[in-house]
Amino acid sequence: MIRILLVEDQAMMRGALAVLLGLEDDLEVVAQVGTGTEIVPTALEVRPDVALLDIELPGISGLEAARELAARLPECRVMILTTFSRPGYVREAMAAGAVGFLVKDGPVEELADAIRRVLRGETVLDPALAAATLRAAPNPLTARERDVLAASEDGSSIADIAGRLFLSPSTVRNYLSAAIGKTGTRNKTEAALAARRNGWLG
Amino acid sequence: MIRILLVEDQAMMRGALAVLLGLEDDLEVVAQVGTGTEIVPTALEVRPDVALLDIELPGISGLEAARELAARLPECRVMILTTFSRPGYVREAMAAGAVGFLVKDGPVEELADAIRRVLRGETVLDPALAAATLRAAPNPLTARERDVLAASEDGSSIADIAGRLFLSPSTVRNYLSAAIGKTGTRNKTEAALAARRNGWLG
DNA sequence: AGCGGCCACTGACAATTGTCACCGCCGGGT
DNA sequence: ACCCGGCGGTGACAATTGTCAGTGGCCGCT
Repeated sequence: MIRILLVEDQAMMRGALAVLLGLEDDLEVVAQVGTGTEIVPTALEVRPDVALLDIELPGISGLEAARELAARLPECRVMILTTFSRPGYVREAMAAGAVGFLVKDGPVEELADAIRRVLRGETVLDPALAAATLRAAPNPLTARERDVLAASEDGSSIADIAGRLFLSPSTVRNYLSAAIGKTGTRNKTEAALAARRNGWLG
Repeated sequence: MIRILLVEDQAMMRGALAVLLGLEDDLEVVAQVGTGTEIVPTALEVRPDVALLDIELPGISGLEAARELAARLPECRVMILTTFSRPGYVREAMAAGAVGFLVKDGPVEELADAIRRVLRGETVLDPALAAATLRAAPNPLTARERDVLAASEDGSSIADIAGRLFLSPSTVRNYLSAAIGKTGTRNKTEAALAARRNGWLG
């Protein structure tokens, strides 16, 4: 019996997947949670064979949780199940020690089988996705540039961002200018969107 | 046997829901599609009792499809199943003649039951959501203001937007200024985000 | 010890954006 | 016939944003 921890923030998706996986007679969903913060505590308690993690979650992200699980519960395989096949996500997932990366617009039928393959020691990663990730440029942004872009995602003015990050407005403008250059965009809004699309903002 | 047309763009979600609904012995998913454009043709062909529609879809939106279904296949009940409980969405769904509005972060268990209730002639709509929708201001934006905001969502400059909509840049700035005023925001990025959040951009 | 990269900041400048007042045109009510 | 509201536009102005050049401090590498 393969013991699964299911992590997904959308309750209906989570419930549907749990029912679905429960129908397989070698699989068992031993816990399901909807936030990032619950992942590690729950995993330490129920000691699942596999953790199936969404990335974009309330609390900490699935990628951070994956890193922590690798350190604190190394016998638990980590698989990522996400809406977005952003190059940065794939890269980070692999770096965090995940052994599977599935995209939610693939067929459901693949899911149970992917879990079994991971338990047999295989790594599950769509070859086309792997190739696209390798082809894409790795994250060229510095930590500060990421901070500033993330803070500008809600349309804040430079003055707001500076206030929130305790930086001078001029400094913020310089980071934004650098980010605009690196992303090949024309203003901070486009830069933030591009960085988000590439999975460069965590 | 209740015959269901299932519309949802995320394949894994669609597949999982189909399996789940198929487990109920009075429900039958007679067709499933993943784009807005397929909805009406498929419905006319399979003549379902209920169409369960996502809103944000490739092609036309679920709300547009709902309007068309009401006109061309009035015996088919329309239910909306969406991620976002945006006031504008609820309003438009009801105006389009939908008899159910479900949010994807509710429990799966409710889904099958909601379908049965709709078939018995009930309207399914969370009272708290209904209240919140009535409390929220109705869409104050004119058609042009919506166009301009939608065109600015990708961070385009005013000149770009003007080119795309065949308007003078000054006109675009005037519409944006009006939209910024009506949304109570400080610049076009915030205005576009606010309008999107309220479900004012379709 | 010297070099390069990132961080934090300043000041100057140009370009873009946001506001306002004002123009005419049209279509719907009353 | 009149008014109102939406549409499309102009020009002027202020504020914000983006670019560039330059200052230092700090850290890691060779």
